[in-house]
Amino acid sequence: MEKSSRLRMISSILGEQLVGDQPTLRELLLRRGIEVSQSSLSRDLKELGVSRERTPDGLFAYVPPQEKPVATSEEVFRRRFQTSVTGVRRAAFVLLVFSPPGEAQMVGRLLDNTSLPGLVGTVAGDDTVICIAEDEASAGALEQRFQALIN
Amino acid sequence: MEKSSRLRMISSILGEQLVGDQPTLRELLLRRGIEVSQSSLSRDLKELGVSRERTPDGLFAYVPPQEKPVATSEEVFRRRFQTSVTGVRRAAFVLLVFSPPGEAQMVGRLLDNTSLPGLVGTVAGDDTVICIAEDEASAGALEQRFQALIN
DNA sequence: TCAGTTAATGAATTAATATGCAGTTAAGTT
DNA sequence: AACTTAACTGCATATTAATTCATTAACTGA
Repeated sequence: MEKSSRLRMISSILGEQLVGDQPTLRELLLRRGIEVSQSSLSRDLKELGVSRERTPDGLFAYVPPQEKPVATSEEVFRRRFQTSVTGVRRAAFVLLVFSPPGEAQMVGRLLDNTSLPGLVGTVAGDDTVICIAEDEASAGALEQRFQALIN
Repeated sequence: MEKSSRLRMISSILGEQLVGDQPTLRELLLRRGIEVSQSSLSRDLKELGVSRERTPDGLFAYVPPQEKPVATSEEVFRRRFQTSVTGVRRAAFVLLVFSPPGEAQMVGRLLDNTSLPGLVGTVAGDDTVICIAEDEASAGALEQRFQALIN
């Protein structure tokens, strides 16, 4: 059993129903044919960045990181990014970041001001920002990060 | 020591710094002259509806409950507005809406697309949007509404 | 006054979660 | 092959959190 598919399944389950503890989650995975120890579950949830939030009745529910406010500047970046970036494409060490018309300038400024590892500089038009990365690896990492933010 | 003031203090502490477990929180309360057992802390956190969220590095942080994003179009408007508008001023039936450099075009589009009562049209520069209202009363109402969103 | 009620609490216990560590596997290297 | 290296895992255990239980104090109505 692949770890990656287990992680996907965990995300899927948590998206469907409220799960409040790891033994329960373990049981749900078992029913889907995935056997895993509690220790691995703990590590999986950490890797997925899953939080344990309160339901209105005081119970817990594991929640994948999507609408999870932690009030850091990282959070501000994420919100702005998700508000104004509609897509990303890459060609070698160059990224194209797309936004609604008129917002690219703001996105460019956002990317410039957030010190992103491997990002050399940007040029923004009306609805597209061209990002130059240090090398193809950096560009790939940035692309992945952006893509994750968009989804 | 009143329970209510302890709850207030807990909220206050969690709003100021990242706290990841109850023993730590207990210590922080002690430094402020509040002595309480772990069992009471557990109950307090439940009563406050506090969640245990992941920080970007995988650690935990207790987070008091707050407004959830409900993703209505009104909500999107408000978020964008609050993200990109820094101030408003009025001269008769004309409003000046200020934003960080480069974002005014987006703000103008935002104001145009949201059907705002009494708003006739806008012209956007780099960091300022000029809004023409139907009359002085409409302008006043819009100004008030914008001001409320900013604060 | 006094039995009954409620809320609040901490010690002890139980439950849940995280982690040190050793074993396994897979992929690459010499 | 023999050796590294890194990722992944479960077991055992440590750490952290929730709950049970007994106690206390403050109130209530008979």
